[in-house]
Amino acid sequence: MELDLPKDLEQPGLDPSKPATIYDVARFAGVSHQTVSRFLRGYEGIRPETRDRVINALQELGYRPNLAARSLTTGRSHRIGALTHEIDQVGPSKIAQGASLAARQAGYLLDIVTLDMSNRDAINEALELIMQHDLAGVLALSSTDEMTQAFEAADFRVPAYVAAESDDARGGHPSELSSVGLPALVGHLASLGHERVLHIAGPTTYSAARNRVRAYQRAAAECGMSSQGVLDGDWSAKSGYDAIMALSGPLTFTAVVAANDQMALGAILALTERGYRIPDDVSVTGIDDIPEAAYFAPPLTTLRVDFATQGRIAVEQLLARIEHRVLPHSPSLPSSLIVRKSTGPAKR
Amino acid sequence: MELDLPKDLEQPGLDPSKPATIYDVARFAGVSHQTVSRFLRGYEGIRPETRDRVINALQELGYRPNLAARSLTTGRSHRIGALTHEIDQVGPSKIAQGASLAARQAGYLLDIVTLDMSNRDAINEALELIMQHDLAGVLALSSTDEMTQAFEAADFRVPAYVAAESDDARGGHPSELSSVGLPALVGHLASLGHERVLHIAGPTTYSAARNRVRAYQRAAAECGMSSQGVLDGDWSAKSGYDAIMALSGPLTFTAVVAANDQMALGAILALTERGYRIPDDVSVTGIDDIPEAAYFAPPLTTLRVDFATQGRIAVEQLLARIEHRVLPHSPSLPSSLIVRKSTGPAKR
DNA sequence: CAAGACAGTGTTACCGGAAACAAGAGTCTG
DNA sequence: CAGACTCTTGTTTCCGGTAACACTGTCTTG
Repeated sequence: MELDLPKDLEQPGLDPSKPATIYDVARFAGVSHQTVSRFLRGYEGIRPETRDRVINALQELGYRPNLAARSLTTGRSHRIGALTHEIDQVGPSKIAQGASLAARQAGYLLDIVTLDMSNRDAINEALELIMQHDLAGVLALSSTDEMTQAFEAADFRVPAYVAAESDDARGGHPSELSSVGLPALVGHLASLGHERVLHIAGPTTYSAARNRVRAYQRAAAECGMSSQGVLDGDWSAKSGYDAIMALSGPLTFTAVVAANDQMALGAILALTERGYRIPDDVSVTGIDDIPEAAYFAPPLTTLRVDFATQGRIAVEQLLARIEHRVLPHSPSLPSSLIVRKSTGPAKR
Repeated sequence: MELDLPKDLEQPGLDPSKPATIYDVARFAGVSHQTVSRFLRGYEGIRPETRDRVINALQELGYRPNLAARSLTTGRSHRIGALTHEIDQVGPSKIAQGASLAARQAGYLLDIVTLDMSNRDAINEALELIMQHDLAGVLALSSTDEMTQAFEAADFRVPAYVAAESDDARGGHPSELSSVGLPALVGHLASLGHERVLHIAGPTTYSAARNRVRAYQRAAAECGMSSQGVLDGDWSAKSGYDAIMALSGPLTFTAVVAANDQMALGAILALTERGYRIPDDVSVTGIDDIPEAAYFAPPLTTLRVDFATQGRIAVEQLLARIEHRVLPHSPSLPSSLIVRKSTGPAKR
């Protein structure tokens, strides 16, 4: 090999445009590759003089570690697979964003796969793909029944974690959102004199949707309000609109609690088209506080949820498992009631 | 090593819960590891009988390739780094979603990094991280000046591609959106009798924002309308609202063309609060057609953009480079005018 | 002052694949 | 029927790291 090369290549590794390896660095510094490796992993017992030579060589050659090689030997990678549902909504994408940032700060990269969280085949296909790319862990950024099941059945050989907004059903203690947030929201309506309320729910396969339904019902009962029903939605504005439009006869409620802002938006339009004024005739609330909610007509009273933090927590939980640290007690993230103009005193 | 193991481990590789390697498979099938490797890479010249044994062993051991090892030898990975700006908006996240899907179908995984596309430090930091994780290519899912510059300065050793909505400024032929879509939108306003229009633009560092401004101005001129100005926005509903609120005196225009739906939403609220009725007094249009746009009050006339396809195209362009294929001529994705109730005849 | 102990560094083996090369069994050809 | 050529399969080496172990000197210590 060396035969073809010009004689002046006395400091090999510099010349080819190929990335420098620790061997190149070692040769340049006049040490063994192992010394370089030691330095890179923060080993202390290196003589300052040697250390300087290595540092210089590293610098000079613009060394960048090859993570494929590293993960091949250590068996650990620095990637996390994240499954999230089709993010045409703000919530999920903010969660992903928060997760991505948290992962990055810990030196990990997030492999995000978006899929239809209710489609078992899609889930399995995605898992199949994801399991090939060696990952340090797998994360589901939202929780549906199908996803939970697939996760339980799947044979990851790495830690996996399903980030549920709360796991009331699983015996965990209820989330802040359902134990504090929604009661506050419903209480706000009660204080305005509303006695009959309606809920527009998310898809029942989502644990978040179920929790919100339960919390809504509990809160309504505690406030002495009567729930006039729970309509099915799918998180979209369209479903909120359709749900209201499908109602026949005069309204039996004076307030609507939608499980997210989009459905509230749809509900507002439907109610408006049916001739009701918001909030004079009907009050409407959402959950999430998407950035647009403040600019709805009327601006929406809603419950602000900190999605980014939710994503961050999910990643931290997973990383704790990956690195065999003690699990930090999953902090309950606060939600806050944002009162705008879509709620008002109940009509008598 | 073998000394410690029980004698009955005559088919090693099955037993430990560690993933099976091609060596395990080879031993199980009674062939050499190379035969297994050949089979896996689709080599034809394997005797059917041998092939069957390999297939069986693969199946039996639940073999899954170790992509770290593979990419170490081949020097190729099956991951794509994707940079996108903070996706609290539908457009970017749908682009990411489309890209993710396209990548997955091609056997790649997308490493998505979200960052502030206008913050040079954030960009460089992200690039630094991303370059360590060996990637097959790097993609920027939206295009800002900072991002473009960082890409040009960066020393990826792999293909990189900046997905610009269009690259009018770079001499490329204008995108469908600016050559057909926006003219159609503006033409729609013209046909309703509007003669004085206003534009609310996105941040000027975004090439998409600049293209939309240019296209708007061109289209207005061609329709014989007079542009009453271009207000600065940042894609958010808030910025649309603020832009309108900052105007003093009576309106000099009868129609507003916002560069995206969120800003249109903000503009609608601001105009409403200032006592104008939409569309009776002022018509408002958006661009993007986010799912909520149909449920605004009033439902928004807008230009539908196919974000998912935009993401897909970006990935395909990048993959073509990665795999040294001929670049498919970047297809121009159609946009379509969606007329709803936020536009109406100009007030005399 | 010999014998450990230890600090600092080098050597060798290994991770799981792929490429290059080698070799054995048939098959074909003259 | 021997030599050339194929077809199929096996061996060896390498990718770029890390881990385990081995080897030098110094420094203690009895």
